[in-house]
Amino acid sequence: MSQDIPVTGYAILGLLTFGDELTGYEIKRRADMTLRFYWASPAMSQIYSELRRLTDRGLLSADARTEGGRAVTSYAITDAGQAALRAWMDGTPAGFPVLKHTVLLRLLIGHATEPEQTRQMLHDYVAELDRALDDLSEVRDSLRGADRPGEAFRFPSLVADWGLDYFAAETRHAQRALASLDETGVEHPPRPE
Amino acid sequence: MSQDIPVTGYAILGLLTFGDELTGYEIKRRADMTLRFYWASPAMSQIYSELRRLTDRGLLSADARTEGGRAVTSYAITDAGQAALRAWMDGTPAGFPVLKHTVLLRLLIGHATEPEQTRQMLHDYVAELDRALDDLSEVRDSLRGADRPGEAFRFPSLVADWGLDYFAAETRHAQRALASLDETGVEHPPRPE
DNA sequence: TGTGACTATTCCGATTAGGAACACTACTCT
DNA sequence: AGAGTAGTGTTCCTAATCGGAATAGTCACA
Repeated sequence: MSQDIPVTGYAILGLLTFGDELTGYEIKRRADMTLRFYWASPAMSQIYSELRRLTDRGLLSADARTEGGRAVTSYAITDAGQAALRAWMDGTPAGFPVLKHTVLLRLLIGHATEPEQTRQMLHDYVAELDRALDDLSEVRDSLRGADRPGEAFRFPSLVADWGLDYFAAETRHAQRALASLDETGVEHPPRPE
Repeated sequence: MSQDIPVTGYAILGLLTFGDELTGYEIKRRADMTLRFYWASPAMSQIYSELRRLTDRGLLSADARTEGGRAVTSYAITDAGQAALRAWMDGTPAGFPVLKHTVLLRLLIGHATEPEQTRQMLHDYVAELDRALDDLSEVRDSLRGADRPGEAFRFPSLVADWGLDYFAAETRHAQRALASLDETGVEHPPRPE
């Protein structure tokens, strides 16, 4: 039956299972809020083309109207959409996460540059992790109050907690790599903290 | 000067900084060996088209010959290639890793299916992590003997150790999520181990 | 009245994914 | 010897995805 839908399509269906109906723009915002940390937030162009496909297949219903003089379309998941999502969740092996870890790529070929460059890069990464941790903490806090079993944000909270652990772990890994680089007496200037 | 090269291009240049010259096929194999765990191993088609571009720009030298009746081309990095790689490493901010974590995506919308499905998925993930850990351990072991400062596999070893920590951490995160799912008395059948 | 910030959608080119297809080599099993 | 199968090496194709520019209207604020 229904030809394959890319995972991004299911991600969009998933974002529409929280009981509201959204425009493409709002979906993008919700994706940036929640998905961004562990799923490359899809480009606008992709969201809109995916919305068209999902609507064509009857998995979404489109509510096109005019609001203050301009055309606006918002989308809601249909019963068929719920069923398709469910079928995907239950019937597809989860598959291993795909990672594009520029930092590790560059660490791998660290011999192609000066040690100090590599150290700098790792420090930068730790700083970015710190920022991500802050951002995600905010998201996590915004879910409090409805994060108990059966409540609306139960699963998003589990994911946010996972993400917080994840970033904390990455920080440790980066620091361990830094320590390995240091411990061996490879010369490097003192770093003012 | 040189228009932008995609990161995959630099990854290929990087794989050729270990002092040998390789065919496209061998590069793919090396990528599968090393990059695979933290950088989506590029498709064959991509490797070959990237090799062509890098050669056109003078960053690789191509050695086209006939070997046992069939055409074979192997590639080596040029001085210009070394310089371009170095410039990229030193001049480009590393950027945050991009993750496409299907497991987390599905956990996020766990309310769209039965709790038991979600548990099953997490168990599957833990099993896959176990396998990845085994594979990577093998790679790590194969680097021993030349993994000290200044030696050839110094940086690959750092990366492999990072990867091992990474998978171990993921296992903990998954298990923590499983525990959260369980602790709350959501009904589920006993799981035979 | 203009300037910038936000909402909303469309369009475009390049990169990437994920193979299949093709062809030749080398080994094993019968 | 012949068949089958695994491995090496390259090319080609389609769809998915990225990333941002272009367009366009609304709203707030000075």
